[in-house]
Amino acid sequence: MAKELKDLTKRSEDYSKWYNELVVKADLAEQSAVRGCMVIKPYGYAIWEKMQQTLDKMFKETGVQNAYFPLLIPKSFLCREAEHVEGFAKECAVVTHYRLKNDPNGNGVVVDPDARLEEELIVRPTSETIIWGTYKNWIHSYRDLPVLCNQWANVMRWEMRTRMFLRTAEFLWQEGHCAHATAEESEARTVQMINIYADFAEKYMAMPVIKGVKSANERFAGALNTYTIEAMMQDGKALQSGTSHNLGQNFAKAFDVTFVNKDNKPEYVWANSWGVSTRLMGALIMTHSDDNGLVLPPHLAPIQVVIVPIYKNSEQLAEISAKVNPIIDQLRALGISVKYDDSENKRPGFKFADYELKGIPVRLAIGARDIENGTVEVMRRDTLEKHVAPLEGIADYVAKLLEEIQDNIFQKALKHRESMTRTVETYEEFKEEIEKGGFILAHWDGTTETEEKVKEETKATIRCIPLDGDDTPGFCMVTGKPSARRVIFARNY
RNA sequence: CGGGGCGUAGCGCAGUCCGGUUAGCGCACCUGCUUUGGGAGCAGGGGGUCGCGAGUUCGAAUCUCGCCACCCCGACCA
Repeated sequence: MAKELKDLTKRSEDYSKWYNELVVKADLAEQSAVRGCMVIKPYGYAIWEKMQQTLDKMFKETGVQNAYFPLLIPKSFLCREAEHVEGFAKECAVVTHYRLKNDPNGNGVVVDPDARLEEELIVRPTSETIIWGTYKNWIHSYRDLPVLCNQWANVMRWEMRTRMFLRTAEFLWQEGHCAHATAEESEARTVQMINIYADFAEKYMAMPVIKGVKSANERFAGALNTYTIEAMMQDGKALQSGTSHNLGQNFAKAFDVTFVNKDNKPEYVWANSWGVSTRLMGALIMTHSDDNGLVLPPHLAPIQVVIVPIYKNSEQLAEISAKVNPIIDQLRALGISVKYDDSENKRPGFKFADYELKGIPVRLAIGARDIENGTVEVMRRDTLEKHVAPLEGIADYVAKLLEEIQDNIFQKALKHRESMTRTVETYEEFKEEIEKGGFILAHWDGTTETEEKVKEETKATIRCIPLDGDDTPGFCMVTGKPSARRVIFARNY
């Protein structure tokens, strides 16, 4: 394949174009013929599966179980919780008919006007309503609590403008929905889940995140409180990467979900919900990738090591393969996923470039020269550094190198975030700094009006009120009123 | 829904202003030979209702009208 076709737009030139090209060229996904929807290709899906498996295990360790609820939600369900409708009812796909018929004019099929549904069904934008409608039947006594369910599903939000992985009309996610007997227990669960998301982001995705609370303005529709993890992309924009909502008793009241406590008194249950989506794929891509393509953290790479033989004829290939096969076994014994690419229809140079584009963390190249010297060429994707290592003990060496890469890309992303995070005192200073991108730490008086004003004038929003870090009080940069602590402002995806 | 673009081979484009042989280029694809330690070279080959519909004309990718689609910038959002 010609170089110019594979070459990506430089990140610094047009970040948006670079991102789109990367998603397509790294074989992760492509635009579908269906408006606003995306086809996730096998390689992209393999990464998503790794994420799923890891998260699923983390959830189950806390007692959560998987379940599945319907795709279609009766319209009346969505209206039960007032704020929830306000937040979600607008951009939904609606099922109005249940039958097609042959077009009398011979133009294929048309919707049968006689098959109109009495009550329209909504393609779920999120499942709180259908789930709480169901939980009503599951919960009667304090002995039935807690209910800890998660579902892996697709949801649909009819977004005006879409971007692959970051905002698509249909997306894949997990949504956990828990019911508890007390406010304290529910709050603890809400916090526990945001901590799991933060751990996952940092330890597996190698993506540093800031844990915090959303302002009233940015809060989930129908929640008392929303916890979030916020990451910074390479262009300095923020990406909300996971949320956990304390729903209080709002949904229990809307769907009349009560239980009888030990004193035989009825009480509404306490709810929370939490989710992450295929948006994490976008976050992964934008956090680590470079001008040569994707950079995958070893902990999530479907293929961690690729081995490329360099040979002139089949005898040489046989000789190389004989050396390589035991190494593959050793690597697999260490739990490392390996691909040996001895395909003959592509040349080594092509393979090198292609696996770099796909973000494979480590590449081993082995040719006649190495066979003679008992060596192998090792290339690490994060730094693109190449060096020659002895074949002896290569499996342990690679295992160590993978951990080093995992750590290195995390540190690199952390340094980037820190270098793009500034503290400002005045609104004038803020307006100037926000133009340069990144996170701005500033004092805020806690009112929606101030937040709206800042958003309108600068396009920046409060990403979160951080849980950790500097919590010294001060005075709002806009109004001068007292501020409990600095919050993070940024422009976001 | 507002503002701006674009539609010609699988992908990226030229040609359109100023109508005129058989619609062209790069990449990809197919065949053959030589290559193979960083995206191979040469030779040959296949592939098109020029977004759709109507009109003007001897003649339309090109001009006119209508429709459709997609992209970018806003509003909406994970």
